[in-house]
Amino acid sequence: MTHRKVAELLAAAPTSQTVTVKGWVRTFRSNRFIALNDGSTIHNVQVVVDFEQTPEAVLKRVTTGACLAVTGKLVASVGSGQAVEIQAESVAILGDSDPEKFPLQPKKHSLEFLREKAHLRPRTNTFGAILRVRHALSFAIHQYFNDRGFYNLHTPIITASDAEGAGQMFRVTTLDPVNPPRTEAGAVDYREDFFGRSTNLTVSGQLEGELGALALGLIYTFGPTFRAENSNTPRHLAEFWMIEPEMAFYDIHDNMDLAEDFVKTVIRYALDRCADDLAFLHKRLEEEEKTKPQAERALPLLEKLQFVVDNAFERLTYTEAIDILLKSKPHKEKKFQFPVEWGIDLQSEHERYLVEKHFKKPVILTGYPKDIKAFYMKQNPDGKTVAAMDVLFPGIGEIIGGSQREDDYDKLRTRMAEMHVPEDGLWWYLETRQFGTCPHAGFGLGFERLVQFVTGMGNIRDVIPFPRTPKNAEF
RNA sequence: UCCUCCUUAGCUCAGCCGGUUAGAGCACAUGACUGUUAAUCAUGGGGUCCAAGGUUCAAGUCCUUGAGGGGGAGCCA
Repeated sequence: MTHRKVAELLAAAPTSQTVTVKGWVRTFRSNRFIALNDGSTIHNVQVVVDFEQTPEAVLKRVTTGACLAVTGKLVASVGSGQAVEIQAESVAILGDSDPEKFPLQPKKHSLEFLREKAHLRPRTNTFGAILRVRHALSFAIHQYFNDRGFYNLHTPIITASDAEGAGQMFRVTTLDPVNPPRTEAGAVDYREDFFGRSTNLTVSGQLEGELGALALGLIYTFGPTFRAENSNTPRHLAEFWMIEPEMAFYDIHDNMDLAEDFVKTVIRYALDRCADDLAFLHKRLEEEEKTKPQAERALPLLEKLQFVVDNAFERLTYTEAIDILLKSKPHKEKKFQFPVEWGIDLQSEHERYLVEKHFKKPVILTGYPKDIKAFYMKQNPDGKTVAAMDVLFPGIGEIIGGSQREDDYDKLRTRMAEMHVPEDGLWWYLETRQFGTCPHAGFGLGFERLVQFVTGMGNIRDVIPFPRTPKNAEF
């Protein structure tokens, strides 16, 4: 490679060395100043062209969105907006961009408009920043687990198991949808299907993750997950990425310790490595907040992230949380839409009250009633609750859900029967409780929710390159 | 899926109680200017007013239905 990255050039000393840079035009001012960006940083490098020495035919083709290769001297900038700039000696057009048709203008676009231009929106400052932060968080996650002796386990994406009941599933089939083979009773005959049975896209790698933990000790998965729910919210996707660590010999407290340290560590990594991008997102958000009344304004992004990194998460039991809610002002004044009593599944408004009003910091709730939680969670001695934990964050609600797993074979089978979970599809899961079972725990974290929190983006569709939501799979 | 708001130029929006040729800023084109920072100034082109149906002498404006989008809720990560 003979050309240099913009990020590299902006950090270099301007000693009039000749450099080549390649990138896309953001703006072209005064027929003289090109702001060029190559994605290596949020900042552009300024290319100064001598319009008397440069062929007019070339200058005409320097339009917003065009791709250029520029060679010139890296010098100290005369202007005040930047430290260095390139005095162009040659400008080559690698790719034209018809300015009448290129949809991105050098101005602020709405996020809704950019969602319709998902193929081009990475070329904007905002999405460039988001995608770089997304990468940094992804890398930090792998590094976190690798540093602590976890193995990355690749759990299947196509699965026959649907027992967890984590949501509606997408069917995977090679059968002819118009004329599928039928059984004698008239049902679709999945014995004729590719796998010889009915299969779906995974909703969670957890059950397979447990198999890994009971052999390798510490594992984590980081892969795509699919939910065919008709959810239309700024916090849900049909295709999203989930991180699911699973740890042998961990109890629920070890699990909480890990979850808290994990989230703080990856956020700290982003603060360190993505300072420029986060500063941009911080400023962007601040301007947006200015349009809101004072009372509704949230903590500025960088302060919010620093606060999470610096402070211990509040830990309390579900029962204690219900007590707080029962004594709360909105409950007494009947402001909650959903009534509060022991045994309910906490609603968004309840979680938000605890996190944003009462504690004003991330909260970890444990000891949920067994009837509102999954079959595989470890039953507590009280007979009423399970060793579940949810980490609740301001703004986005539940970011992590986890539990210590039920490791007692008989208790697990009894619970499955009570909750009408069929055993036949899960014989392999049950065998782990027959052959060398042990206490173990784990949690799941929605990657996009983490990216949402760190970037401050309000809509989850803006933190993944190509969002999959109901009625939307254009790109 | 439910509640609610929205859909007018390439983008962001205004358009009053239904009334005669539907506007602005930005973008784009042409020209001027040339150390700019979303450059500036002048001029210009650009409209299936989301779709279908209805009410009316007259509909961008009112009504019905549908589509798409935002926000809230449910489900959840």
